[in-house]
Amino acid sequence: MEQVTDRHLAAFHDALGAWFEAHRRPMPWREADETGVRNPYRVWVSEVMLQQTRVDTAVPYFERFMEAFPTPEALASADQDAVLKRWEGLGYYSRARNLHRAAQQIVAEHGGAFPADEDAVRALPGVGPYTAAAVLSLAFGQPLAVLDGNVIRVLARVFAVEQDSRAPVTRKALQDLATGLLDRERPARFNESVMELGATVCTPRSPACAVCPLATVCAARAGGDPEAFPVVSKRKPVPHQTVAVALITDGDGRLLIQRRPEDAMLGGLWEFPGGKVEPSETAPEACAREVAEELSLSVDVGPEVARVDHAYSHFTVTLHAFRCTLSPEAPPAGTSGEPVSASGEPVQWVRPDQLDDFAFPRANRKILDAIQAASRQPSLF
DNA sequence: AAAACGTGGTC
DNA sequence: TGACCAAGTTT
Repeated sequence: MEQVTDRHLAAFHDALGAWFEAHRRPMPWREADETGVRNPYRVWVSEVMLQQTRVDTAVPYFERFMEAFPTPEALASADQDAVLKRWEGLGYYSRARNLHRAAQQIVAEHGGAFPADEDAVRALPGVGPYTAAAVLSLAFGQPLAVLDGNVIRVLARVFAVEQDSRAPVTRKALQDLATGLLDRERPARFNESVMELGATVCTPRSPACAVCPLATVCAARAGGDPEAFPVVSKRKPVPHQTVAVALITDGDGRLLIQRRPEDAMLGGLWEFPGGKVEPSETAPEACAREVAEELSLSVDVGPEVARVDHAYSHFTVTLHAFRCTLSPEAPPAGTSGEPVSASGEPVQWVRPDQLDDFAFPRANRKILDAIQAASRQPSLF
């Protein structure tokens, strides 16, 4: 790895800074007030949304979120269901749950004002080293260098970092590099300019080196193969799972949904009952078994009305969705015939027109879309 | 340290 | 199309 030189400092502060001022993309959270100050709450919400998420994806979510929860107080006093509904489709839902809890912490411990102290910011749930540095530099002008995927890529290329960029020891070296390069007079411009360069010029594939303000100091470009950096270790192959889903209707055409535990994947979202198909059973068998185990409910499993493939971050699934009706026979011994969640989570019968009021995982939305597309009858149930 | 944690865009 | 990856954090 090369060392930081005055040429590097000049390139990152002057050439890159000038480039950024000419190419800075407007974003809603970048707007400042009359005194040129950004709202820390808005910056914070945007940074959490931007974790592992592209700007274009985050923008509409940000607008809708700020409309519903314009202040920490508004977010703190909202129901978690309302917060998750605004987050529906954005993924990594612990971000929304943590944001909600953090807002309550800001109200309880900081009088509703986003703290400007690094330790206090880091104490907020869902705020790690990146987000703390981002909010404190962008909204408060504090001299902290951010290290995100963009910065890693830019620095790994400029300094030809051969080590695995995902290894903690490499991350620390890159963080030190970023801190050493930081323009302490203009930390906000520095951080945003490196990230903006990484997002629009120094891209993972086909970087636009011809227009890059750092090209003159870039070791990877000098080496002829900038795409060789950053060096990343291979990830594990993802397993596949088969899941049976029960679309249970009652006599009034309502559907049964249940809320997922907060500490689980997709925690706090609503879904149709179901579960994993074991190797020893068929999908319809698994459907009936899961409903009996989870809800103490006896159902007749009807036709498969949708089949959905979905990719999560660490596994893939095929969902088999079956139309189910309550069994006319007597309910299982010791049960009332009303659904009761074995895990203690809320369960609810809902009319089809009420489904949009609940936050569902994408895979469950795909099931609904498949049914409606196939039947052309939204009132199928 | 390594795995868990969503979704959509891209080639 | 499957694999990679995106303004990361938590356990």
